Amino acid sequence: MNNNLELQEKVLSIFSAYLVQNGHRKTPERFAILSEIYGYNGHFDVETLYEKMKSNNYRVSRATLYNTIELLLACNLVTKHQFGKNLAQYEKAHGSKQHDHLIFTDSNEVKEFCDPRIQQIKTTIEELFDVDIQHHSLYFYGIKKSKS
Amino acid sequence: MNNNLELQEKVLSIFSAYLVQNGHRKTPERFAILSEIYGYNGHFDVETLYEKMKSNNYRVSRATLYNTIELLLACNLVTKHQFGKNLAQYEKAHGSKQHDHLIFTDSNEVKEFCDPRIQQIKTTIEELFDVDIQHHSLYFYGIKKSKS
DNA sequence: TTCTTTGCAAATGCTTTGCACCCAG
DNA sequence: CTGGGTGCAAAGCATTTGCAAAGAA
Repeated sequence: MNNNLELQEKVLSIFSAYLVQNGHRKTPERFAILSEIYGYNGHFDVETLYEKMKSNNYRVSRATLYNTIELLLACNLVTKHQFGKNLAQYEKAHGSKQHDHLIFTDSNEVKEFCDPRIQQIKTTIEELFDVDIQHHSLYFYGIKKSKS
Repeated sequence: MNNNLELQEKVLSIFSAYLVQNGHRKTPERFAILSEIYGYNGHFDVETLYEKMKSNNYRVSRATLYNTIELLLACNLVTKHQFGKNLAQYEKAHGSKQHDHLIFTDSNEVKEFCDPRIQQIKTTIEELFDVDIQHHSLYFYGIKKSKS
């Protein structure tokens, strides 16, 4: 709990610095949205975020949600996923270990995992193509083996 | 060229067998679409496919394209990508080495690469989670290093 | 005050669906 | 024949956009 509060403060200051550095205004909506997002643990979509904030009596528009998430993506406080559907899913990105995803196609359940070899591949690709890799996405899609 | 013809015959027979086994009908549209797709080399979206077939005087509807692609995905003759956008991109899957993608975020250019370590990660995950992995997607997003 | 940001609603664009007709089996 | 498949157009749905009003700097 205390950890969570510290995390909130930390990301708020990161966001604040980002906004200033890029000539964006520090509006209450932006900070409320960031705070709301960092209260979640799993993945969420924009509609869910919208409903949650509405039910907390916070007046936001979907347009502002999309705009703000765009900013949060730009400063790496949020990551975006598209698990094969047309619905974008988001996730807080700071204060949690970088991880990838395993999707069970029968149940739509999503598991997270970490494997250091992905970083090695990244390094190889950066050298091979003379590129700076900013982020990656790795999804495995599978079904549970029978419990027999 | 000859290779291409052989490939076409091969995938047509795979598709044919799949349709029979699953109680689907072998319509001319389905084979025309598969054939069209295997004439391409890079990625394509449904609208592009639609325009191409129209301009070849082949009468198809978008609905049939979506339906047929669904079947082709099911029998692994086509793969689907969502490079962070809401536009689904597709690619033939048979007769080409399995590969992953590097996307240049400044130019939207897409490069392909192969790295055996991804298969090793896959094996690890299968054991760790007791899962059969059917497919995966790995994208790296980056920008070219300055040419200086 | 100035100009970015917001909320709302309309518009956009990809994909899905409904339905009458068609045709593969 | 019969039920699945097709084309067309309309509907769905996530996301984007236009614009007047609000408010951060």
